[in-house]
Amino acid sequence: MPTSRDPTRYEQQRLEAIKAAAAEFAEHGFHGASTAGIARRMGIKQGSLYYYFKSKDEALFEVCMLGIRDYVRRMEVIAASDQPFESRLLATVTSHLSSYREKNEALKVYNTERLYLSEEERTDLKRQGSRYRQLLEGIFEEAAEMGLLRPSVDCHFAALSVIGLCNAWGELIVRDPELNVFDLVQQCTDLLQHGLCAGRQPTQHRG
Amino acid sequence: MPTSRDPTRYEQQRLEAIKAAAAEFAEHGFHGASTAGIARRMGIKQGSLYYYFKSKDEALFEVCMLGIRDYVRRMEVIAASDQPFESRLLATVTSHLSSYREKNEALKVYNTERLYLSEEERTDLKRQGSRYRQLLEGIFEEAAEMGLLRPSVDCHFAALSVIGLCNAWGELIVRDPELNVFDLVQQCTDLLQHGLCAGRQPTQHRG
Amino acid sequence: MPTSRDPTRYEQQRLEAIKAAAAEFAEHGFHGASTAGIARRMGIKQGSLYYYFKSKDEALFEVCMLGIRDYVRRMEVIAASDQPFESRLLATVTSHLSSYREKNEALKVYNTERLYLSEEERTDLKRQGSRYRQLLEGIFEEAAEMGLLRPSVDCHFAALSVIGLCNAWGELIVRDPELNVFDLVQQCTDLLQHGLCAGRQPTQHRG
Amino acid sequence: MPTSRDPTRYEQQRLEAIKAAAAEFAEHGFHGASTAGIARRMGIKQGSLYYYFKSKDEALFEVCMLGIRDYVRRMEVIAASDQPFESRLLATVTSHLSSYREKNEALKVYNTERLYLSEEERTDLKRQGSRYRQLLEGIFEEAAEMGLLRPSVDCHFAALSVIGLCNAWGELIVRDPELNVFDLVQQCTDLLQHGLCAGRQPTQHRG
DNA sequence: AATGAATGAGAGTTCATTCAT
DNA sequence: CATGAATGAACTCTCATTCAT
Repeated sequence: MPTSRDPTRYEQQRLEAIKAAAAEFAEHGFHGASTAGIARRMGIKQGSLYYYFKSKDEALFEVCMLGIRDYVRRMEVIAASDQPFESRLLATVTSHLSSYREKNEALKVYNTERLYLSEEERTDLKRQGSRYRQLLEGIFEEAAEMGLLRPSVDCHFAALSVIGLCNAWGELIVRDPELNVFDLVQQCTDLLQHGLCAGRQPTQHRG
Repeated sequence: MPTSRDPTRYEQQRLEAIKAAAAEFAEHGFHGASTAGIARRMGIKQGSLYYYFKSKDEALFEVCMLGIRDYVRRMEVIAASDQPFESRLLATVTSHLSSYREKNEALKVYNTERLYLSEEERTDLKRQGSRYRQLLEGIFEEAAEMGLLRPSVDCHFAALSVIGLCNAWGELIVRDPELNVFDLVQQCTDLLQHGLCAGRQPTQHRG
Repeated sequence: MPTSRDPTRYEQQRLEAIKAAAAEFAEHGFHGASTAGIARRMGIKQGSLYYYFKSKDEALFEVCMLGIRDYVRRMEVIAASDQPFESRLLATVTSHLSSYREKNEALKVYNTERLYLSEEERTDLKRQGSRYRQLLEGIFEEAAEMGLLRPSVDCHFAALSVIGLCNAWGELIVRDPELNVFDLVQQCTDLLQHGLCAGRQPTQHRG
Repeated sequence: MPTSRDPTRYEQQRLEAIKAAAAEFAEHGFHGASTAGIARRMGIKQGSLYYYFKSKDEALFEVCMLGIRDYVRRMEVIAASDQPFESRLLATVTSHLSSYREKNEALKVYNTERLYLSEEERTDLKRQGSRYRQLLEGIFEEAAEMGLLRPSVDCHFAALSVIGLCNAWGELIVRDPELNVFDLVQQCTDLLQHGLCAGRQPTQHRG
């Protein structure tokens, strides 16, 4: 039983175009990428791309949208769930890192190329990005209230750090298809929760 | 009466050119940047740039070099010192983050644009980047042998995570001149050492 | 059950297409106009236009034809009539100027865009245009023989001037829908007959 | 003794470019013309054009400016002079028609292609065009007050008719290099002053 | 009778690069 | 040292046209 509305052929092809653009932008950067390259990946001629995009800029915008759409949606689900904090952190990291594997390179493109969009397109996206960070920040604030975080931890800093760490690993995931995302999720979550050092004294002078 | 054996002025101007290129590349990306823009920042004309660079590619290479040269050198110093582990971690983070403030965006350019260099130029740089990572990894390995790290921590993962986290914050530092780097250093180091969560490390079975 | 021998509907639609093309060409010029624009005016899709035209060039040709066909035909009637000279001049101007209102810009397109047609298409049209001028010239020659024109008047010059003046006003008529064509006809005819100046014609040495 | 400031080489070449553009636009219309064609006329390569123009649009604007600049200036002189009316009319027609010979095709381009300019560029030009018409209208009003015009003549209509008639002949002058402009000036002026018909009765019913 | 999809040629434009001066 | 002038290749984008359905 298919979903309520089958995508038209046009919609299907347009999605292909967006994915091809994502790959091309990820490889060469927005300005270094050529519409010819995108078309080649799709197996159509360059001019035909413009049947699906009004401009290269629009292509970038659509790629960025593809990159964060479900990404934000998943965070909504995680934030709304009543799981314990540590599960939600794990879920967040899992969602974030596995997005890099699943979404072609759209998320990477969102991260590195969105600043080349026009003002208005960017604000449209920024709303989504901010929402993600706020949801994550909210999770930390809840945890802080429950005394689950170390007192020195700032929630804003924490959220940005989680995002930053995941994006850094995401870049590596995209570049290296051998990387085991599952292991990485464990390690990142572990790092975020407990840090690298043994013991518990924050500023321990030795010798 | 200037003579050919006074390279100072040329070297000075060349450094200006590299910094101008760094700024231009940081703002528009390598492919989005124009040699005209670089020249404008220097107050010279487009064609005159070629007195300092053989090509735009070379400019990128020099920017990247500027970006990591002292950056690696400082890590050499840190690694060679006999300070305790935690001081060295602090020194590493300090060096990394403050580089983003001091180096005119060159480090950012190194991170995001170096992949557009030719194969050989890249290997030249990669040596330096790898060296940095190895030194850092070495520090972690020493610490691990001394039992300073939690046993679940993988040193390779740790080194890449430190670099990734610092780069992520570095991007923010470059974009937002108001950010207090000193505070950030404290917070990052704290996070890396002890993580976000309070209390009972669950996987602490030592000896 | 429609049969191939009922061309009416097709002919109707084709006429619509020609008028749409006329409007598009008048607004953007031949080269600036797009087949998409023509189709949009008709409410059909771009590709469907080719059911009515073999090419954009053919469309231009048809528009030009529409523009001058009855225009010439009316002049034939005027020239053949036995009205006095001044009535014929009035009729000519009336026909010319009101064509601009009635013919959906086709006459304007004929005037300004016909030079973009191929050699052979143009000669086809030129016959009609020349015929118009010759008929008008003939009217003047008749009048000259009857001593109705000032002796200094050259009939070829007169015909071209009438056409030129009417075309100039025609452009304004097309652009400004408020212009009162009836008044304009009076004024133009008056100008052509008696000029602008009062009194004693200086070169009036007759007989 | 050269004028106070010799044009630089750049200014010279830019003027050449404008003239080449005028010729190209006159022949193919703005949209039908190609920058390659303009460059070819100048003997430079297509891309080099952009050293002199920011865009094809700017080229059109400059051509139009060239077309009317002195054209308006000359009318200022004529309007300011204290010659009798008939001399000024003659001067106007002379200036107008000879402009078509002298100015390459810039004036023709101004007439037929200016509507493809952007809104703001057009208003800039419109000021000049309106000024021309107003000056001419002023000449007619003066003449009317002195009783030199037939009472039925409307000065606004008269000015537009003079302009329209001259433009119509201008087109022919541009297209046909054999046309004798001097003769034409006489004929046009004569027509405008006294009309085509002998006698002086405006609405004379015969028979 | 009409359309969706694609094409390919050509357009305007940008830009790294060169070089005589 | 530096520039003005030019180049040519690449790029994005447009559009008349075709054709299976």
